[in-house]
Amino acid sequence: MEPYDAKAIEEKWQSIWDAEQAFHVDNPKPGAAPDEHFYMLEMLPYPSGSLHMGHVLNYTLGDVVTHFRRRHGLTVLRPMGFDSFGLPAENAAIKDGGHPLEITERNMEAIRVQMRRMGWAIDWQREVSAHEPTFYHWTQWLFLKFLEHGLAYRKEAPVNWCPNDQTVLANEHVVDGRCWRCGFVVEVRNMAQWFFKITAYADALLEDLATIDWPERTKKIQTSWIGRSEGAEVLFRVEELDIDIPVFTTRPDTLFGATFFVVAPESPLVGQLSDSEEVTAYARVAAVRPTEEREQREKTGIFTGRHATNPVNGEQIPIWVSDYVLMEYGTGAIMAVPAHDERDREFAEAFDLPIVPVIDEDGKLINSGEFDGLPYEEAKRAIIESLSAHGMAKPAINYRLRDWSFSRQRYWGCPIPVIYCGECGIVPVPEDQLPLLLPEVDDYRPKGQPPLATNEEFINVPCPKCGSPGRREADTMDTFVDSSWYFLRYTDPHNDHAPFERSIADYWMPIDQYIGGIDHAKGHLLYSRFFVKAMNDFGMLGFREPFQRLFHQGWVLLDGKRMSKSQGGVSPNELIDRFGADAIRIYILFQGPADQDIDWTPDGIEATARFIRRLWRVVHEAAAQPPSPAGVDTALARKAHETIARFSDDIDRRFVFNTPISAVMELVNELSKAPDDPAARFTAETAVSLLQPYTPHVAEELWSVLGHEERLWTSPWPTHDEALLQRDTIELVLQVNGKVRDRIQVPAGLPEDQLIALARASEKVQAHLNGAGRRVIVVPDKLVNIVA
RNA sequence: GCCGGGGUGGCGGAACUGGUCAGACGCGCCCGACUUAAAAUCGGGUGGCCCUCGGGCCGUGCGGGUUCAAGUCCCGCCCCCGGCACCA
Repeated sequence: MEPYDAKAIEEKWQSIWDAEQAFHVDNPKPGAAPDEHFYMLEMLPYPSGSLHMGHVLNYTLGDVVTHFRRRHGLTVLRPMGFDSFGLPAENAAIKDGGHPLEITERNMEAIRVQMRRMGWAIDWQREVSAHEPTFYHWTQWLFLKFLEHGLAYRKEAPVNWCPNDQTVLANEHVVDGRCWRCGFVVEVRNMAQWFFKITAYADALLEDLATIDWPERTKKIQTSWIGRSEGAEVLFRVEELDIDIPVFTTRPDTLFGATFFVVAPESPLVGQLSDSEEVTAYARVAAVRPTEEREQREKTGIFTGRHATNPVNGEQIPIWVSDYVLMEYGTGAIMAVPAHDERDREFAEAFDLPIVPVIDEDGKLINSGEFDGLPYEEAKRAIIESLSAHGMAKPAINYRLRDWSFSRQRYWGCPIPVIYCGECGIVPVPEDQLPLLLPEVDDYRPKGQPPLATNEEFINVPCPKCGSPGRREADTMDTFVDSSWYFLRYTDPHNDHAPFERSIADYWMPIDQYIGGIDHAKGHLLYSRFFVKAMNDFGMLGFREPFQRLFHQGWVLLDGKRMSKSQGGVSPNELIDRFGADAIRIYILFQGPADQDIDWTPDGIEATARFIRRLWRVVHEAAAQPPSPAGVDTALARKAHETIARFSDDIDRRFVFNTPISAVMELVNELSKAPDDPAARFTAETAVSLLQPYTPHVAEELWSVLGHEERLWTSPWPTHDEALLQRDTIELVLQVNGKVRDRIQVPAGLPEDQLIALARASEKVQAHLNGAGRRVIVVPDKLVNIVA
């Protein structure tokens, strides 16, 4: 027996896989009968450095599923690519010199090498990268489709500005008021920006969650991010100015308790309502106050001198301006019900405004005229109905979700293909002029204007429509635009006349299993759903959801912190050198359930390396044994069949990846205790075959040691013999008063009365049983419980 | 504050539909074999307390409950993680 040499074995099989293009799959030939197929995808890496252990977990998981499904006879599409536009490469270029392109491609090459060394079964013929013109050509083309359908638009709006990265951020990427990338406090600025109209799909995005197999917590995150609330829009009339101000409320049942009215300081209403210097001054100061301060400080506000009419009772209620009312939500004006809203109460107490309760402890209306006595849920409907008869209210729905601002004032991204013309306005770059290539610039540093704006040749172009001098858009796209459709490009990656052929995308999609971090719950995973729905509406796709099943791997923690780069001693490359890829693969899945965080331990990887050496030795010993006869029926053979059943069920039905390894470890332990069992050889084959998705290199090597000529990675998955799992004797547990007192071996399938007789015959049972026993519980083939 | 997930040996975790003395598998630790020695490897032990060595009692965050039987179901509470949060 040769000693186990991970390096030699792994390099050997990796070369064979490369040479044989082992994991490439073709698209279906036109007219061919569709075979059973499976689209396995993990979120693509961002090439900011090399891979870390978090990636190793993500892609090893996907790899196990890929092999498992392949060996069940499915054609598995498992591509890979790079999310290669974006800030980190650009910032690295600014900091250390060099071009973002060079840095990106260098990182990509390092990652490709790592992925090959990990032995992942990837179809490299389908590789796509966001920064390649052959890809962003179609990102631009898609943008134009969205523009054409009114789902992309430009407008001036308050947006999140990161003063460090010098760019606008989407709401989804402001975390606790800070930039998700650099952690700087985000400012609000009024700027003209590009938006995708994701709000048009708010209801579809909510409803279709019911059609996909996703973790509940992820659905919950998206649901609360979309934040649908049902209520009413109610008009409050200001007689003196002859205007009606709409407010949104979820509690129209409390209208009789609306004792004052409040307008957000940013609202254009402020100017209409008052020209007093104090009011204007308050509004000006309050509007620019940082959000954090607005939330924490005591309620502030100022009376405008105006009154609004409460439509339910005609009462004149004072109109105030206060920064506790948000411009972004609803209409930027509210009716205040201090008796039933905590914030309104605080304000009323601070400014000594009347508080009128309108709902009693039983949830019935009081002080509400004709509606008194109605349960509040009924009152909601009744009051809206009554008001809408006079055109003063209508049912309304509000969302927390805002449109996705996707223009970035940075260099390393996909250029937005439009030209501004003094005559024609926003003019799309004609399709036949795509791709609009990202030009060179002298300086990537953002200096108040996007870097592309400094390239005169790029910027100054004639209008494609009228020919008069125009200016090109200098912003680039958020990288989340690229990742909102990359999974579609994989299906038809070399198409040069369309982003993809619809029939091909429809064949592979939706993705059968998607794996990635939960940190993308309300960003990438929401944007992609929006893109697919929109493209379905454009007639480009025949489905409405991109990711049928979703799984989130846990984080790999080092000293309690998420691994985000390859730290010394924990870099996948160093670990491959020391232990081999197979040991790392098994380690990362053995530590615990794959959706739980795992703490990096050096002991753990030593242990899995030890297991592989043990497997090596035990399988070599078994290879010296004669072949096991067909249908061999020994305790060891049964254990092997049991292991096949457990292992397969764990991955297939339960989607757990740690317990299958335990099961094979148990089997190998048994085998090493019975090296000359007639089933020894069969058991070794079973163990190797089951482990193949986890440890493809050593499994392949041992498969040939066991005398097999055929490739294990293309061999059918082992099946267990159900008959062998049926035991003819079982261990019967005997309980007295619910406590186990004895365990006896009995033939399987005995009738209840015989089981009871056997139980009563047990000395140990008798010792604990004083008297006959009032009641006996029998679970056939499992236990007898005698209750005294 | 609201919503979601979770608390099991020294550690990571297992126990899937209430039913095989809860703790599989692995780490760590202890004992032994091999060795001049160590490493590696192999074998055995390892929840706590008590023991006449037969076994007994206790034990899955805390307190109650349902049941012949609860880590698993119900009620109340504590703690940890995540999402949302002046959203009207």
